[in-house]
Amino acid sequence: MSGFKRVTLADVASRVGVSAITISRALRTPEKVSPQLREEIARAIDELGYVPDRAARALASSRTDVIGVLIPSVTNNVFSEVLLGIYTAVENTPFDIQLGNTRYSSLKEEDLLKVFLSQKPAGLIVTGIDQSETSRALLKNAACPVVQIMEIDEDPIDLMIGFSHYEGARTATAHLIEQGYRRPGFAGARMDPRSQRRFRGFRDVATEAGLYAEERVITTTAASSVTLGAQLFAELIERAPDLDCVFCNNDDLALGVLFEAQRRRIAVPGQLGICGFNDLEMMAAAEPPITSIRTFRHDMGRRAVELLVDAIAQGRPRSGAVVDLGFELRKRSSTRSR
Amino acid sequence: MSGFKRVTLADVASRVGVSAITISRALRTPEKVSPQLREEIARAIDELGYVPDRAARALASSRTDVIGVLIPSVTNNVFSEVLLGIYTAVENTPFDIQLGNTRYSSLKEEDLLKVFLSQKPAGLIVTGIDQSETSRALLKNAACPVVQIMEIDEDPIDLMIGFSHYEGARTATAHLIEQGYRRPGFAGARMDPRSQRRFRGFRDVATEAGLYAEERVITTTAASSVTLGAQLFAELIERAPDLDCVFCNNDDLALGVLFEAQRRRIAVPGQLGICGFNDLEMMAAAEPPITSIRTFRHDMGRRAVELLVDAIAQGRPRSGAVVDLGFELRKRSSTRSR
DNA sequence: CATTGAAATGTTAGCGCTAACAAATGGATC
DNA sequence: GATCCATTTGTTAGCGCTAACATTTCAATG
Repeated sequence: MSGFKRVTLADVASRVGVSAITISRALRTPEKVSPQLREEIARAIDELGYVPDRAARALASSRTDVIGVLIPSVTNNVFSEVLLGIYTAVENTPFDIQLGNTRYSSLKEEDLLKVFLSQKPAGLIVTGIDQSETSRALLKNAACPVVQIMEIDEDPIDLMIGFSHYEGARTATAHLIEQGYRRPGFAGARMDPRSQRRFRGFRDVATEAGLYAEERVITTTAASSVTLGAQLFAELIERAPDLDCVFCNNDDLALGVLFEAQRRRIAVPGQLGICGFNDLEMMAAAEPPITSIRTFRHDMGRRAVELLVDAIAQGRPRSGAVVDLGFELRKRSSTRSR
Repeated sequence: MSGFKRVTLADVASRVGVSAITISRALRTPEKVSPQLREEIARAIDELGYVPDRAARALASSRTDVIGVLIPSVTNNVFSEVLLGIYTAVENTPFDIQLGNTRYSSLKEEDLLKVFLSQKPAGLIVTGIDQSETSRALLKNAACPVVQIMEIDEDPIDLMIGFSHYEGARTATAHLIEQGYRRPGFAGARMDPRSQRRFRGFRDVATEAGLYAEERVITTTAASSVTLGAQLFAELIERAPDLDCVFCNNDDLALGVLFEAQRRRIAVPGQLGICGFNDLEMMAAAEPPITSIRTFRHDMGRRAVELLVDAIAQGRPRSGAVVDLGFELRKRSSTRSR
């Protein structure tokens, strides 16, 4: 039952009584086909149930309608929301998404990039600004537009959309200090480059205020989780019992810190202030609700695709456009309000 | 700089001094090429940096190395963990994943299926057992193996791997009743077919124990979230103040219930027992840790791919194999232990 | 009414690979 | 050493589409 003969362009063409290329044009550049023919072709395509063969198209035109996306993790909520934005935006375009999971490894990223590039993608979305030299060169020379997402700096490969993790962390830390906390701590997991920039934001503001202390910093390369947040806080509070607030690398950790504080009967926000990063949905629902730095992940995915689609349409590679989506401090009850 | 001439099979062939088909064979069926030649070819491929052109391969062989995956949501943790399993398993195979997001719509599923099928995938992974008649027919006639994941029943389209949501819910509800709770409630969001089967498991066990009451059931079609869990519980407890435990459709809701209970100074597990479903990582870290039904999502993704790859290798379609991964009740402090 | 040129449609070739069949090679066997 | 057969390698054609160039059509113009 599976042997339905494929309906080809030629089938549609002979049905309409024109040549195959005309059908091809009606599909790709309809303005070059007369309106009445266009309509007739549309009808024939419908009746025959013709679906273009992407492989043949790709081979003939040496282009594809694939947008390659490289993200470090599929399970991290942050990236899955970006991904949702990407899928949403792609929905009404002819493009398809090809996802690659780099697992936070720039070697794996390089490999995936080579595979992706060999498929001649229409565009590429890559995460962050810390590509290896090789990857960067590959991307610079890519025959398609490239968007870097999640971060911004002054040296985009091509397009860029994101926000400053450093400034986000500065804002969070400044908030803690403004609220009267004087012995700020930092908890960080999966210290990838973005996390490290957040740490630097924390460190710089704390240092400027004369409140930085290394014993109040705990980090690990392990993957972030709520459980890990609880563990890190347990270690941190043993080591630095005078700690009066924690800025967490991300919301999972922050939630873990909250739970561990509750277990230890440490009052939040009275004895301990907690601030997360990303403002996942659950932060507002927690008890107490947790202060966090909101980032615009869905928008980032959506607009990354829009940037790409525009660039592809205009055939204008290497534009250097940088979009700063910013962030927002969401003050909630896990930090004191003076 | 982007105009590197593509390295083709022919280039490798002339370098080695054989014909193109031999290189092709060395790549796809190495056992049919003599060992020394194989080695020589491998070296040449390496030196020239040859990467096969998938489009050309697909066109010539009318097959692809793409495994299509249809899931209802990319942001739901449950599916993203399945996805991770899938990506992990696919890593050391020649296959690629093409992801489709059905957004819980069987119409969208049908559309995606048609698109996927027209690309002649090597295999398909679809979520659940509630495909539309059309989709089911398409899948039955598909020229490739198909795995249904997340659920099990006696009528697989081809392969199937999952567990019984109904039985999971029964186990959870029985646990609540065993622990002495007598006025069990149910909170459910996004009442998709799987959620409905969970509800039925709850209802049946509660009814059998003579403890079912409709006013203690609250459901919504809205997407599940922690915030929603808190809201649903708030409504539920107003409506049925005598409620003494809640079985939640999933862990997001359960966490929301816990937070809302804390806000209302309702003691967990003393005054209120809470049980979730899926056992996301955070359940064990919560304060108190939340009882849940553990499901094996990563394994499910991984083994779904393995089933598929085996079926593809054996060219044996429609096997009817059903794998029950089961589930496990994780008793924690959010439910009384007698 | 011949000329022009833009718009609409067609012809030819080939993208890079593999299916299907063909041929060569090299032992084992009588 | 002729015969057979399995193993290894090659030849030819074509998958379905589009690039590049060619041709036709037809309205506008002097």
